[in-house]
Amino acid sequence: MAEAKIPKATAKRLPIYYRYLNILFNAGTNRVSSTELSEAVQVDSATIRRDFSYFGALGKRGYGYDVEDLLNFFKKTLNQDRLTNVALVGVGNLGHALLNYNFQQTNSVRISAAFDINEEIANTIQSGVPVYPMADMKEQLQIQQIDVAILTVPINHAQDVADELVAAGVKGIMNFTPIRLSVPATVRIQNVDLANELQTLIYFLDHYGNEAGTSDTAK
Amino acid sequence: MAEAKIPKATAKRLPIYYRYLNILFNAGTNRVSSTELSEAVQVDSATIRRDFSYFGALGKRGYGYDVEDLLNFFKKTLNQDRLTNVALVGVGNLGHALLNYNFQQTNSVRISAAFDINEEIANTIQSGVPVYPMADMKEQLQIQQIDVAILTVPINHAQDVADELVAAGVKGIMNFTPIRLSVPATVRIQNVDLANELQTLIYFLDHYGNEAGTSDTAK
DNA sequence: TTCTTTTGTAAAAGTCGGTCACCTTTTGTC
DNA sequence: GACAAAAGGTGACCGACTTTTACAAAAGAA
Repeated sequence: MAEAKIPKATAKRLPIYYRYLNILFNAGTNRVSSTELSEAVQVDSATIRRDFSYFGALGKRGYGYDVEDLLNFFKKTLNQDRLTNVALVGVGNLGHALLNYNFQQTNSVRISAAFDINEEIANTIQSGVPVYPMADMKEQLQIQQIDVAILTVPINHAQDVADELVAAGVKGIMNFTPIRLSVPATVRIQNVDLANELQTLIYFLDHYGNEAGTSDTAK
Repeated sequence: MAEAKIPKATAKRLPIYYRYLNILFNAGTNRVSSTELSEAVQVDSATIRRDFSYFGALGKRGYGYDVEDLLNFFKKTLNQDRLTNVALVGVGNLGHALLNYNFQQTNSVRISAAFDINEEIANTIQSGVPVYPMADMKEQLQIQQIDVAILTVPINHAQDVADELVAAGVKGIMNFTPIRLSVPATVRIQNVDLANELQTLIYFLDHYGNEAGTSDTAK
């Protein structure tokens, strides 16, 4: 809610900058210029300056950016300094993997609750995360004040579960199902359709042969 | 190699059309108009017509599209009619999950080989997929004529493994590591940075509060 | 002080995707 | 067979973002 409108393209680059700043910091580097950064993260230096400028004047003219200051700034901005709990709904193949997946080498994001309809899995602990039955979802989400959920349920339950999540006050859903969820405008959906992604990749290979093309996820 | 330049946005919609066409076909529907399709897939009818038109004249004026014809066309275009083998490198948490993951309900994509540096995993079969040691990678990729790989290795090996993949003739890499791989222009990279994705989602929630925003992966 | 470096940003240019509007073709009805 | 209705194909346009250019302003360096 802090800053005005950060372009989506910029927001997607922030974690990249953040990652590299960490490397610099750990290497004991004090200062860095947009030009140096540019080479490392493969983003035009002007774009980097423009990106940074959305947050105000972070650097010093004729000097560059102070690595530690910048790092701390991003840490705050990206909420790396506090823990964000997220929920995972649907402990199937993929769901289970994500429980194990070390979300960000850092420790700012943690899956603190999982939910599954399967009675055998519910009420157990999987990969260190407690799994609750679907009936407890709303309650748990509210108790734990979770407002981000990862959706890895089968296609045919996707919309229903999404509705429940919304009803429970969730504000962001990372949707791994191929379904286009319909939710209120206040809820943000991040679609991650792995099968689609892979298929598109294959499609481009077969039909374009060669060409550059480092496409992001979400683009 | 066939058609000219299909916009990325269009390419990403193709699997969506395909999915719905299957439903129509199974329901015994013979014809469908862009307007009808529009409602079902929530894409403007003009956009649908435009999308289709990249492939030539697939419909009949005053009539619409023949469901079966269209389905078959897409089946070919999306390579749903033949099996594409892909490899997976790095059988860790995420890698293991993807082995289990039913890539596309259909059966056109299959992970037919996996590779891992870990001696304990190599030479076993995980979730029905044979796991080879890294030393055998190049050989296996060539024997099995695999040109798409899924990269789920630890960060510090990402670039090295990517280099090996390229050397083995791989043409497309679905990169799950946060590293920006540098590869020849002839190799297509599809980045899927889950942590980044999640972080961006959280970032937007915290800083924008609410607003519409069904953002896709990629763009 | 003066020169050099490097930021911050206004403005320009580019990119891409979506939508409109209209023409053409085919259907289907009388 | 003629004509109205339906629906695809497509050129042109619009609009939203993004990137890049370009340069003044500020800070450091000597």
